[in-house]
Amino acid sequence: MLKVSKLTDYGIGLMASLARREGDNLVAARELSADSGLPLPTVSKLLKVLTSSELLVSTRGASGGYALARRPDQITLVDMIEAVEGPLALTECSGNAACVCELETTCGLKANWSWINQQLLNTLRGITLQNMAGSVARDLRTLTNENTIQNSTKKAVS
Amino acid sequence: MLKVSKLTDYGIGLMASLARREGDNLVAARELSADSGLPLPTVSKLLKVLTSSELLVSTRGASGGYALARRPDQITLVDMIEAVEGPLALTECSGNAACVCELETTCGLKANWSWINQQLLNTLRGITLQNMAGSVARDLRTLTNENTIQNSTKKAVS
DNA sequence: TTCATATAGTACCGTAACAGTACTCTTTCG
DNA sequence: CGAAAGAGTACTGTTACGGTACTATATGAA
Repeated sequence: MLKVSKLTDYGIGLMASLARREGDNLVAARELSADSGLPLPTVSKLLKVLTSSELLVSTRGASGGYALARRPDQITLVDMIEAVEGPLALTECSGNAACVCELETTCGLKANWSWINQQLLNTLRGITLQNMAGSVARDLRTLTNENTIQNSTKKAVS
Repeated sequence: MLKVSKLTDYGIGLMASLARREGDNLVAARELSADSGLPLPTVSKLLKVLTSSELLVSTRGASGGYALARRPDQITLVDMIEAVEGPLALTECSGNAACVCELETTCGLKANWSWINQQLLNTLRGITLQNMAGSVARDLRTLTNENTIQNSTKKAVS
């Protein structure tokens, strides 16, 4: 698993859809629902959450709708994922919250999980809505070759 | 969340516990249970799963027990996580399985998710049980500075 | 001013995965 | 043969996910 929830996936799809419409400054939930094929209630719920996380701005009333709160290159994957599913922590102990796990003294893994969590966050923070709206692989092509963490690690360990 | 399940966390703790006992070639589930503070049934279930994924070897009968199937530096985080919770895919569409998501044509995010999934896998594959049994941060210190994907990205985009 | 349209807020429910537990069977050493 | 240990199966409670319905509020236009 290690998966992102369906709602999150949908939410990012909606954000990408908005990012691709440079022209329209306001898009109604109904329109995004038709576009994506997702049921309106689901879309509404997501847009509301994204708004309360300040990734979108909303205008109420007739001819209202939603728009991006910032430029697409100023919104990261972490922003979007955390907006829908809360602060992301690999394990109970890897987040910032005070860990009350009584096994902590015996397992001794907390520091490691925190470190790993930080690495994943860094990776995800490097990807923006702008990348997602287009092709991540094209934008970040320079990274896919030999300078990934994996290869560097082999060197560091040996 | 983007979290790993509790069971997975426990499982890796057990693996680390085994990795730290260089001497003992066979350790009983009961012993690992006492060590970790986890209930025996839970420990047994996990050890069984880890064995069927060929990360551990088991010996039945009196004075039986479990041992690592390979050297700790030959077992990666991905091996352990997938052993407990199956193949890891960030979204329905990011794995290798044929994606039957009927929204795929509209969402157009599949390629991006696959790429991101691959990045995360690379990161996790770079961390071994040996690292987890000790200090990941110490072993991989050389990576924590400025050569993370995040900084390289900024350059590539600008 | 009234109405249609849009977002905001709340509440609810069914399903499935997670986490934990119990019980039985099989193998092996003493 | 019996004790000890792993292997297998099955069951259960809880929680979060995913989806839906209903109501309230705001705004532009007729």
